[in-house]
Amino acid sequence: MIKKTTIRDVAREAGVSVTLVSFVMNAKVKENGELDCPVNADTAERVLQVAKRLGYKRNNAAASLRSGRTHTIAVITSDISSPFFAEICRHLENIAYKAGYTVLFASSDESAPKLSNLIDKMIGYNVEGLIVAPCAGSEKVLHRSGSYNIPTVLIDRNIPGDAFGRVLVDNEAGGYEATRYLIGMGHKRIEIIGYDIEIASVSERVKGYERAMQEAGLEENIRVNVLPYGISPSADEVTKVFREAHLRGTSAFVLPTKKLSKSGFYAMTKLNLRMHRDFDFVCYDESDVYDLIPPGIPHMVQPLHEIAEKSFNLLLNIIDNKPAEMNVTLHSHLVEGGA
Amino acid sequence: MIKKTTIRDVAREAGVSVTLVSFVMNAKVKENGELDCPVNADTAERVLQVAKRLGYKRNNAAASLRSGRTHTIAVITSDISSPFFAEICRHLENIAYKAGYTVLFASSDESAPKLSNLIDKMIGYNVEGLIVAPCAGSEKVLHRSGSYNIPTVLIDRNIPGDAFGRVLVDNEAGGYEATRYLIGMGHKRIEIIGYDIEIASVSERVKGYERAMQEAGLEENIRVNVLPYGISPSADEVTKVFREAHLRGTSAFVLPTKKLSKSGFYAMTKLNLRMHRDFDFVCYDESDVYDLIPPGIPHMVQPLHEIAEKSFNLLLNIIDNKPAEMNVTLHSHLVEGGA
DNA sequence: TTGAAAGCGCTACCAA
DNA sequence: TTGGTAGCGCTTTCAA
Repeated sequence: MIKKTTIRDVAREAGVSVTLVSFVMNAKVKENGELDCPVNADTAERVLQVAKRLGYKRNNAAASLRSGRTHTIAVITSDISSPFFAEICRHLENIAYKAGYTVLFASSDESAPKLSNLIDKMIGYNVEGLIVAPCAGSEKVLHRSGSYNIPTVLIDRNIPGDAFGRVLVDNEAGGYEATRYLIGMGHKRIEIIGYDIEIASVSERVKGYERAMQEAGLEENIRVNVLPYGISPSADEVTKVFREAHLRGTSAFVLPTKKLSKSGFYAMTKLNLRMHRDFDFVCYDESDVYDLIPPGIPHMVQPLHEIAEKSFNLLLNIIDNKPAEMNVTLHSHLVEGGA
Repeated sequence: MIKKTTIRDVAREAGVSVTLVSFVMNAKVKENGELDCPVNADTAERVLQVAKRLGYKRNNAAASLRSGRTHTIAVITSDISSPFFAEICRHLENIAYKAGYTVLFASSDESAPKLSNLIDKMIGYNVEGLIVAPCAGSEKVLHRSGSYNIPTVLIDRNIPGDAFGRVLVDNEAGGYEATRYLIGMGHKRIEIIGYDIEIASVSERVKGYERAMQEAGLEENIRVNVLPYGISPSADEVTKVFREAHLRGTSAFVLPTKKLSKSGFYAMTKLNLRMHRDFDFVCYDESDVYDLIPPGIPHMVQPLHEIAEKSFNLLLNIIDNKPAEMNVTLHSHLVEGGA
């Protein structure tokens, strides 16, 4: 690596002390355009010129070693490339950038030991806070990190304990709204698909479905089609469900995950069923598929932007010891249209 | 922030010098399970125990300040949340992790000034190298970064100059292969859709299409439907193209971007055309839509994993001053099936 | 408004 | 095999 320009180089070249250069380099620009530091305006200007000419860039390692601040946070999700988290990460990057923070991203791969490693690694980088989407079995890991006293905000999935801030989505309300929408269209025989293992978000959506059906006096029509989780491609399973549902006069489905939604579309093609004529859907999350059939398929989307914003703001408040509501609940909402 | 355990705490507690602790903490584990450092095994063990008990974690800022190494690289693409880059970033994260490197991700938003800022910021973080997907107008910015002498590898888009390594995909060959596939199915009247502005990847794919048509003696059937770029949703434009193409007896299309592919599907529905009966497609990139119609739609996928791997390895070689081929060309390949 | 100097935690160098 | 110590580049404190 080529030798970089240091603060001493600038100081020497400008004929001032390093202290002065440090003042100037860290000065904020006031609204009147002047620099907010106890330095003569001319001197400051000269320092700025020299710094620019020499291509000076502050060495963050040195600065943070001395000051104890890094203005850096870590965001750990299960998979940064999944559309859901990719979008959240992107927003976080933007928001943090504007607030003068840098974000370190990492993926836990749904592995608690890896999450543990990553947290240690991030602590080594002196991050000031953590935004984490917990993975299965990460309770102990996170409570340990809580004991490091590093400000932490949980997103997407919950873990009990008051060491964390939380920004979560009300899945029960989402399932309720999805079902209400279909009821509003006039459907009475509405079914939902669920899984045979406990996946909190899906179970809650199913509960919301059940509540909506009950409230509408349709409890007799409640039918939760339970599929085995993750063994085979769900497409064939869904096809089977649809075939039978069609025979028994069902007219609408809530498909409470993106995967089930995709499988639903596959099944429609396979069974030669037509959207709107044979079934109406409310799907989940975003997919290219939802735009395909005009005017688009109604689907529930999570407030990704809001998750990013609220979680970052909450984390910042915790870091700065400001009072803040530690438990934020957001709502997904129904999108009717397509492209 | 709570006071963290430092190397001195460990040294004091273990009754040894900081030097020794440093040795132990930086020792690699040999294949026989022993630590590769000039320290008595018992002493080393004791230090390890104390470090663990005290929850010691190396302060990377201090280490890198002193050693001049950070084992950190930066990856700057236009948008970390786009499926294409998200996938590449994910692979890079994995590969780098295994190699003991940390990756700083950032999105340039297709803005050259922002790219410039980000590079400066990354240099401030003492990254040892850069993997960059250049955006329009970033030539100057990158040549400047080249002048910082920071090892840089370009991906996805090219910029002339020998200060960079490159890992690029042969788009011409991709367009050629896509077209060959349709010709192999027996199609003779194959068209392609392009844009009225120069987008290197699309133009190259069109060239590959033309070459394939010529080689097959179908030059008379070459037809490039040029669409205005980015003004309106391309779906309607594509619908118009399809309607006319259908009338003039065209039987197949190469759709050289994901967006055009999606629009193609939309147009098919809109015009009540049936896949395989009316048109065959070769699409581009990945989409949920390609799996919808059994047995799936053939599409060209880019070697994302390979891009990540080659670019990281190349960057590492440049950093380590090892000889390496600076210009790597990869190939996209055709995927026939669906889910 | 300016500067000298201490020291953040670590690694590298040299000496024992 | 072990330890003492300089110093990486910066911010901070204190004094001028």
